[in-house]
Amino acid sequence: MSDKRSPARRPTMKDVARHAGVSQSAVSFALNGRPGVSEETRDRVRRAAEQLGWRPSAAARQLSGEGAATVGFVLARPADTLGVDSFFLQLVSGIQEVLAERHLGLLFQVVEDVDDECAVYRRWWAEHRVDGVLVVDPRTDDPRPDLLDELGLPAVVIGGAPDERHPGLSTVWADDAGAMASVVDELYALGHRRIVHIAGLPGLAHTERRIRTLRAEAGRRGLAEVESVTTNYSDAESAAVTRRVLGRSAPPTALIYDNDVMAVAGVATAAELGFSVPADVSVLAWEDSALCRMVKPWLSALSRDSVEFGRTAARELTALVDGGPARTVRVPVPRVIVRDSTGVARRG
Amino acid sequence: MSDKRSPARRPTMKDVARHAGVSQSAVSFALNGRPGVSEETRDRVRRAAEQLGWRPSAAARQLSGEGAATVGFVLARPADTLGVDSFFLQLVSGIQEVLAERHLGLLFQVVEDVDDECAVYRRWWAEHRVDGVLVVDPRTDDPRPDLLDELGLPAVVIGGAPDERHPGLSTVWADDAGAMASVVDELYALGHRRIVHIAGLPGLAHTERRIRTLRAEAGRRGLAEVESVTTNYSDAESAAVTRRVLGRSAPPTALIYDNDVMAVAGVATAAELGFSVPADVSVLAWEDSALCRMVKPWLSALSRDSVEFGRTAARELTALVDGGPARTVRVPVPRVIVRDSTGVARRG
DNA sequence: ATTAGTGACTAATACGCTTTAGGTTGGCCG
DNA sequence: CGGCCAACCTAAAGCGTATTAGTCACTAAT
Repeated sequence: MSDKRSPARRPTMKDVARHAGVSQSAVSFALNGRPGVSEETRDRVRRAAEQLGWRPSAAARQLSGEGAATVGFVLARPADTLGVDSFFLQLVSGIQEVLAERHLGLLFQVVEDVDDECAVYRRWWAEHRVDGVLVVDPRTDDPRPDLLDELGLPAVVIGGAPDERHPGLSTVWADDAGAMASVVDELYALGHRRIVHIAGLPGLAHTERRIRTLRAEAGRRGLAEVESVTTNYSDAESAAVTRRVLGRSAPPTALIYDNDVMAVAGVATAAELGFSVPADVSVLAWEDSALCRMVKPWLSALSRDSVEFGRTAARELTALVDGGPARTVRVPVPRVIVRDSTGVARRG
Repeated sequence: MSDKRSPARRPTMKDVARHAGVSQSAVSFALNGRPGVSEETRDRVRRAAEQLGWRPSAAARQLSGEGAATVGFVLARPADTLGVDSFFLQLVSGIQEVLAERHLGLLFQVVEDVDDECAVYRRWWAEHRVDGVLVVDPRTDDPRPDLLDELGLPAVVIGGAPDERHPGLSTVWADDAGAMASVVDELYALGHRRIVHIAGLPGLAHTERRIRTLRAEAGRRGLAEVESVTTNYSDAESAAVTRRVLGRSAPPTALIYDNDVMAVAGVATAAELGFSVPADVSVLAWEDSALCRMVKPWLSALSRDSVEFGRTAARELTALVDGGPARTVRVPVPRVIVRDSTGVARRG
């Protein structure tokens, strides 16, 4: 029934074989670089395949044990949370770059929560759909590493901490703790003593890591008025929290936002409340993007190369799929790009 | 070699058959709702499958003629262009919603240009990897519809104009022309006579459609100082163009930006140049998102439901894949959301 | 009472590929 | 000159599913 819109028939190996005047197995040997055919024949087969525009059927190939030539990527965020987030598109773009070289497909899925995500992994595994997966947003007390271990599905955790309990998983991580330490250094040097960290989703490993580090750094310097508040990464919650903390009798002099969107919303809110940035309050965005240069004042930001992050993760996954060992690699520490939204703390 | 990390073996149909004490074909019949097995056996088989956690191998299924249970989505934008764009993530999110119901996978790829995109379609087709594709960013003089026709690959063009030259393709489109007409109406009524449209990529069908309509509407009203300027959708080009046109001796009193990112960058640039929005110049964003409420003044915007757009497209594609007829469906005309960035034109 | 027909199931085949096990040459050694 | 090995190639099996063609027992119809 769908034949009527299938004018072109896909050539099969048999066609190539007939065309080159050899057996089907010879074609397989020739094109996969196996021994067993003369160079001359190999060439002839290659030309025949080329001419017919033949490409191996992914399904057939997989069925005879070659793997799915596909990796999976699940994004577990409620639909309304993934609005203006530059990070993921950039990450995916980097991932693609590496996968494309190897002609690996990327199976992509957006789900509501981690449970759904686990269900997707199970299904993909059972249906042989992917050779491995990329896991983002690792959490404290995350069910996914155990599951992936159990399934024996090669996986790279992006943004997690090194995890020796799951030796089968590779990890690609950024040193959030180090970055947070340097941020506190910087703000402290500028005289800031009351700092609020508008964090991302509670339960995410890097959120917790940043919060812990901030607390530790504050403790080390004897700062009592330093705190973290978790949000859902949205501009709305950012605005709400900003309004709340700036409304205090002794408002913070510095705000650290866990992404660029929240930082922009925060600056707008501060302006509404009559706070001038950076004169009254300094703002730092934990994620750099074009957004940070689209508002006045330009936002100081922690910059990391998300595209390269993606590339690294994809490279680790392909290595893993090829049977290589699991590894833990650290990408460069995000650097603080000082622009116009941070300055010396106001006295008082 | 990869066996050592494959502790769990995936159950096959044969396992289910053995477990239920029937033949393999009986299992197939039972689970696919075919006649040929008693209700009692069907139940027994179903339970066995359930218990073993069996799921059909996607590859095997496809090899026996069932299609790939996957649709493709290619995004042809240079990596640096897909920074802060809320549209695509929302679109994809809507697409996923519909595909997930049907247990269809989404194979996603980012490429540099349309030629690469065509190559991807050819490869997917030849490798039997997808049952259909979603095409975005249709162009004037687009090679893709012809190619997809030739390959007989079911496809839905998102955002194109109805196209009777390719009866095999479905089209889901928004009425850009109508929207532009209403925008001009609105601005004209506010007294604007000099209008600049900072458009998106030249060559994109909807860009050209908007430009043509703007020109026609201007002509109809005898407005000579109305023009469109194409860009690459980036904040940088938007800023450059904004600076240029506002620097004229008789600057425009209204600016229409083809996306939210450019509009935000435009407002920032206008502010830098000492133009107050909307007192000196009105700004309208052709795309609504959280961004529009993150800058001061809040941006008036053309709003459409991108998630629903994605859902509609995905529904059309599944229908097409199921052998249904190609259709052309129009989503609701984007509505103008008036916020604070548009106002009465300044006299002079 | 024989036959046709039906319901419930099994055996066998196809899908397109990889891989293993043969098979046929020709050259070289003993 | 028989035997053996390497080089080249073909036949056949297997991957997991859907499907087509039986098989068998039993009932309904002639």
